[in-house]
Amino acid sequence: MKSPLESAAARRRYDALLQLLGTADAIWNASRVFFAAWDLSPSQFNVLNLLRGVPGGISQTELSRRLITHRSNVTGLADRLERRGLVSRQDVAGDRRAYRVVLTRSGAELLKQILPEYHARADALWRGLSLNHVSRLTSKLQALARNAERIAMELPERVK
Amino acid sequence: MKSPLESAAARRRYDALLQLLGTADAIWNASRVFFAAWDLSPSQFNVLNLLRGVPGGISQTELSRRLITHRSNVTGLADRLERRGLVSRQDVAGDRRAYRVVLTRSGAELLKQILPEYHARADALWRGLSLNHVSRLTSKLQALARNAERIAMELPERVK
DNA sequence: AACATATTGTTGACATATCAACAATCTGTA
DNA sequence: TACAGATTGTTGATATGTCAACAATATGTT
Repeated sequence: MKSPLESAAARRRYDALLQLLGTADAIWNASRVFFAAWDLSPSQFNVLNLLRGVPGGISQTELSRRLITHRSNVTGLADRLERRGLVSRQDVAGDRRAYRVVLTRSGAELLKQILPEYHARADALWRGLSLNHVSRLTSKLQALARNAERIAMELPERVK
Repeated sequence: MKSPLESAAARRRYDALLQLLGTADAIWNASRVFFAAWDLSPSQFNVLNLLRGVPGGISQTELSRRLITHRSNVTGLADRLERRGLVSRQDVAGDRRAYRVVLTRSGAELLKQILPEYHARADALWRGLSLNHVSRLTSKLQALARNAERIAMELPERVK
């Protein structure tokens, strides 16, 4: 049985966990509202933003790695962006399996409209927090992410 | 045009934003792996956990408020949990529109199996961080969530 | 060359999420 | 009572995400 003090600490940590998930959710939702002005989802914006300034484009597998999502997910994402003419798929010289997803001129222009606004909002998010605050927050978040990944890796040993 | 120093600060803040979203994602994914051992999704667990110790149950609209999701989402969530016998829907005396979603005995027993393990993992997440760290993290996250909500509220004024 | 193995992108099944629209029902007020 | 307006849960369309399985293609080894 835990001492009262220990369970109070556990409760504080649990509240912090919920706050972390809730904050990320609030930010993601705010970005969804923001990008809706251009009929984009946050994920679609992320794709366009990754392709910015990469004339040769990026393969779908590499995109899935950077977006931390499954390859199969990128298929539909690229499909919808291609249908709107914001990206195109180009064949890869030495590999007939792969495409490179490339930003079209139209996609680049859309990005150019969005980015200044986007960066202004991303900056406004930090109102009231100093750069030192930001640094300390980042390093704690890194520690948490490491812990989470370690815990996830440990799990398969006990599953069922 | 921004000074180099200002843009370096902006970059630090942007990195912190990506780290925040990435950390939340890592935690969510770890929890997905964890709950998969019981064939539950994180959202399904959240429903069960909200219902724990509430004999009268909770209406779907109230559930959607606490889960911060749309009402229509709760329909399917409750459907699937009901199909597995983990929750049941009970009529509300004075209101023929509403149900109350209630944890069944079977659902309560499942929760009882999961919770100790879950809390142990949730606690392990904070390894390396003191309680003071946790507190400071929480208050920064609260400030960020407030900013995000403010920004989201401001947006409709400029959409399109 | 031949063969095992790995990789690429796609598909299908499903869960989760959004939103708009709907019928049924409740509530407050004229 | 009657009726306007709000609320409840559901449905359908769509996007995003997971996973497993697949054909096509590369790659490395014998």
